[in-house]
Amino acid sequence: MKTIADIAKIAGVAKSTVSRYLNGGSVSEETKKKIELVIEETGYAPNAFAQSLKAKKTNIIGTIIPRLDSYATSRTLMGIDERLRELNYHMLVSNTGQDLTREIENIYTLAKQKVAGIILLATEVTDAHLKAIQEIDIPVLLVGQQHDNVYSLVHDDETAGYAIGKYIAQRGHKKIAFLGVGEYDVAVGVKRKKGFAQAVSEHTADVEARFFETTFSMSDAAERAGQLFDEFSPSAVVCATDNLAIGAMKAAYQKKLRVPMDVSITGFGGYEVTAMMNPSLTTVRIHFTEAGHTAASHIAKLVKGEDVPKLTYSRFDLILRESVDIRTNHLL
Amino acid sequence: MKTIADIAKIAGVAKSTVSRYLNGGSVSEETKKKIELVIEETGYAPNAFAQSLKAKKTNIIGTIIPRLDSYATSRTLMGIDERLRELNYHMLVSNTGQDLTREIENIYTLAKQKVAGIILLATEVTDAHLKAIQEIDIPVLLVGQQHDNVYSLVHDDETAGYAIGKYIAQRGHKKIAFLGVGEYDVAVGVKRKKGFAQAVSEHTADVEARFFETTFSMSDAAERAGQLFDEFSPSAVVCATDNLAIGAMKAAYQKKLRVPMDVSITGFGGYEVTAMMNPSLTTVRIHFTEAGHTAASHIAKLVKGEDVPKLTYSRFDLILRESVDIRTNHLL
DNA sequence: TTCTTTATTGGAACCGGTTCCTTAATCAGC
DNA sequence: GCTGATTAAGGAACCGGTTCCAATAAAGAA
Repeated sequence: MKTIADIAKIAGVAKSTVSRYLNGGSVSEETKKKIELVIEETGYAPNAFAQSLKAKKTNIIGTIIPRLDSYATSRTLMGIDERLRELNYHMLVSNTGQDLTREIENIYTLAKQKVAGIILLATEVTDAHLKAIQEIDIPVLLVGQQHDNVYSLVHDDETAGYAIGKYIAQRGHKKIAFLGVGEYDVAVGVKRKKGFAQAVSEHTADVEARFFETTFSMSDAAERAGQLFDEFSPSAVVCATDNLAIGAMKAAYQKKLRVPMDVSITGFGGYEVTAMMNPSLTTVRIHFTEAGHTAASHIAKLVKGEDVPKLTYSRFDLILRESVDIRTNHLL
Repeated sequence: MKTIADIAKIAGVAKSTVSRYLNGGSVSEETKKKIELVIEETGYAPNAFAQSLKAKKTNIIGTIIPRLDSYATSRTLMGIDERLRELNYHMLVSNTGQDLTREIENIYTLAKQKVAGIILLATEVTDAHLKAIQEIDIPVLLVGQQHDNVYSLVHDDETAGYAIGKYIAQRGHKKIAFLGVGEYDVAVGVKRKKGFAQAVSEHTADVEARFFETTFSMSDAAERAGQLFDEFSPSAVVCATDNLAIGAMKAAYQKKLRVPMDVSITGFGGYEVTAMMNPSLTTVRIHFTEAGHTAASHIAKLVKGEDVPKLTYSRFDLILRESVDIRTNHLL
């Protein structure tokens, strides 16, 4: 592979002149022609590392994600990647396998790699996170979680949870199960539940809400939902993710419960597959790709030293489909 | 941020000694202690670029993928990332949005970034690909596609297609529809179809197979499947991906066709959600994560100059579930 | 015609590491 | 006590770019 020195020698000029040519300094038309020709012929491409060494930064944005096999993550990454490409950055992905220690480790490793900025799709923000973020001298953007000391982009899970809770309560459901995940994931495990709880609590009258917990896995959700139908026999099950809802629908099917006649089910996320379910699933659509775009734009600005809002909310909307039925009192 | 020179000065030794300490050269116990202390205090971490500049390579493996919102891709990436981490590499992801030009571009860009190796999840291998792969002087591993001149890891789509075709034919189906995608994706669009076609052709007797085409999108698949039911009214629909099968099931539901009593449906991929469908979907499971592991191991070996088989097949197996029924002649 | 000014260009230093070479010091063997 | 081997450490060169500074030449001003 050719270096800038080779090009310079072949073109009969100095390294600095070639560098100037490449970076738009003052070079005569004549020399420009010569250098252009040589570069054309040799297919020369500057070594990005040598450049970064001097510039002390790269055009790589690191993203740290808890898992790759998640609709939310891959959609968000798509958005990030798309926008980043437009802005002439590359995306380096670090998967942590939902391991908190590795999340911290990765922050330091990315810093060592001298990435220009870091987008952190965290599940939780601990003191160790804050310490790491402070120590490395690199802009960090939090996506999906929020902390006052860090630039954050959140999905407003609480309001969304409230919206779906309100919707279900307004349809006359009195016995509502909430199928969620552990509180280690603040956005999904805490915020969504909290918003939902708030909504149903406003219908104090005679609504009974019960909270159940499972993992992010569909099959675990199916199993838990199966038990839940026996224990509680709710008229509606509000699930904290679409995958859980898919599991719940499976369980209902196995218990010979008809959706939505016997039990209404809702999801959370807006995965494409929810439209294909039978019946199609009422859910909250979160605009992950759009959020990814925003995240990329924000981190790019931060890298350039420009300012962005400390906290940004992404959009969501309710998608009303077939899996929810109206319940009037006399039917109960 | 401190440099090695700072550390050396503080510890009262030469840069080279610190470097030797870090890389396990001969350093006296006494100096080791001194340097260790200083590094501890300052939180010094070597600049990865300066290291790469000298070493002329990085510990980053670039992966080029057509799309992120695909089960196959994200599973494969998971596998790659997991194994790569064990081997002390990082994964740089470049998404091409199914744009062939960008696939080529990305090969060059990654080369400029001096990644140690490239894993290419291509949809097709053109001359431009081969040219790019040759020009950059970096090991490349093809995943999901195969070419004689490039190290390849393939999913043996043809054999798998044959297996599912055989299975359906043996269950007595006589009118079989194959719902596939365009031939621009060689593995999915060509190989799977070819294997299937071979299998049914061996049941020359009275099997009628018809081939239909759609995109990778579930909703497009649902629409196409809807038409197909009207045009052809098959007793079985073999789909080239699980997403297409999900679309087909939706279409069947809308047409009031019962699965599998009226029509059998099969998928391809083994996505988790197929187990949750009602009825659950018979499909071919491809071991994407495992393939990712293998891909990572192979590229690491290639980077180190070790040899690996030019062509490796990943495993697959048939998962027999509820969506396929036996057809005996008198029922038709 | 001579002095400035301006446009190009070359040379050298630097970014932060690694590595080769040399020297100094310690130690064993005779 | 002297010689050769071995270990520890420093110094300098190098990786492949960028950038600052000085030098030269050409052009414009006086």
